[in-house]
Amino acid sequence: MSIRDERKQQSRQALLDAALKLSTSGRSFSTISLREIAREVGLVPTAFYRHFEDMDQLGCNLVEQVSLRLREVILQLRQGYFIQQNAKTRSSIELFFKAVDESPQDWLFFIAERWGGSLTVRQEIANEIDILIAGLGNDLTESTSFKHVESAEDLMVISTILINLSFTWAMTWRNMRENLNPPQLATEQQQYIDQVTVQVRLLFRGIENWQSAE
Amino acid sequence: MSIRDERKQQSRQALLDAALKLSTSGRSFSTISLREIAREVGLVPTAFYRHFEDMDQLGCNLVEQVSLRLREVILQLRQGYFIQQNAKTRSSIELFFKAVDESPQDWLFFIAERWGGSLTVRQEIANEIDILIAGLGNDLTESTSFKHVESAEDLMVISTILINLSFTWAMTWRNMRENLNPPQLATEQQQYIDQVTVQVRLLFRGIENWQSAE
DNA sequence: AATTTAAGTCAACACTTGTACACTGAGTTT
DNA sequence: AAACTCAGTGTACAAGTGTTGACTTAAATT
Repeated sequence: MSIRDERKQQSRQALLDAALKLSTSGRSFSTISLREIAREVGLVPTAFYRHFEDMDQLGCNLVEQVSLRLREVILQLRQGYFIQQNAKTRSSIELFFKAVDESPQDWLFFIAERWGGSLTVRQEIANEIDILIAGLGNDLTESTSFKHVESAEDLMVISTILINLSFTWAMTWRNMRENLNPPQLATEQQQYIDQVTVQVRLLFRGIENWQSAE
Repeated sequence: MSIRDERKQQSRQALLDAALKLSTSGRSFSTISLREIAREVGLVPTAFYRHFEDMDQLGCNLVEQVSLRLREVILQLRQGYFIQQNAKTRSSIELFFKAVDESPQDWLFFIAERWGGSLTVRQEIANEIDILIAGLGNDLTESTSFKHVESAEDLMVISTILINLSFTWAMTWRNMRENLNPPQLATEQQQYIDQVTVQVRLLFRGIENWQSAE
């Protein structure tokens, strides 16, 4: 890549990063302005247009990038879970929250903008969620634990539940950090992990006793 | 109530209605302006301050009002479900979506702003959701179907799952209406009702085979 | 070495925004 | 009937917004 292209790429990435940062610091993507982003990066507002047509396009590209990272993280979580023979629900959930804490902006942005202000961003996220669900659903069909479930559709249903609930978990998890002070935080977090563990166990108890097409 | 108080109340309500309308027509609450709301109502911008300190306070009052209506609707749904002896999952879900279609703005606003831009609004909604969960949880403890579940906490967990999932259902349901044209819509809706029915049945299958404190 | 390309700059525009302040006039109280 | 209240009006301002067009200047191409 030429010098010029490389620098352009850097600026572009800086804009995306700034947009992600600003739209996860208490406000939402649709409330931040083109000028704010440029300011954050140290560019003049009009330079924005050298990289994106408008904020909406920036938003879509951002979703794309964030999605890619989330997909990677979720893939690792899935593999971590299905590889170990004695799959332990609780430790997997702990890993999940650890992943959320490692790149909270990705999760916050993705989940908040799912029902957020920009239509195109919403659609982009909806597509990505379908892919996430399909991916997890595929894992489930290949897992030995669910061989008794004949219908692949029924496993997709579980996948749908898990993915959707996981978004609520992630958001609730992050909100705890915002509203509580350190001493309380740790114990509340443990309690929440317990609670989510029960949620998942209950769900799996449902599948164990499931018979398709009832 | 005096004539003046009555008129003031009308204007106030008009502002709240306008805010709800504007913040559920493709944009979010934090992107609409004080002036827009006043314009929609037919008032001069400065008249806004006769009723609310700022947009944030308007938002909180709006959450309060919307919550009250949602609570009422959900209460009816709960009663409808637990009253009939042969509780039918599918018809209850149909009733749920009917409720969503009858006052979509309430649902859209409540769910979208759950992770939306305004901190105070978010907190207000979080409180309200706790109440909704507690309410449904209470119903579950009183229902004969779940007498075998000893721990009340475990029933709260189910309630948490149901309430959280219901928000996803409502949003997905409304999005279908936005993205599909009538011929497709009806069949897709039926499919989605089927899918949600499976989700709920799976969940209940989990509770049936549940034993607390395992 | 001369020419072209294009990321970033600069100044300027037409708007919209929240809010302050003084004012009006119908409804209320005295 | 006089005095008061206060929802709604009108004007005004400083600040922020998206977008325009013409410019510089380093890198790439010829």
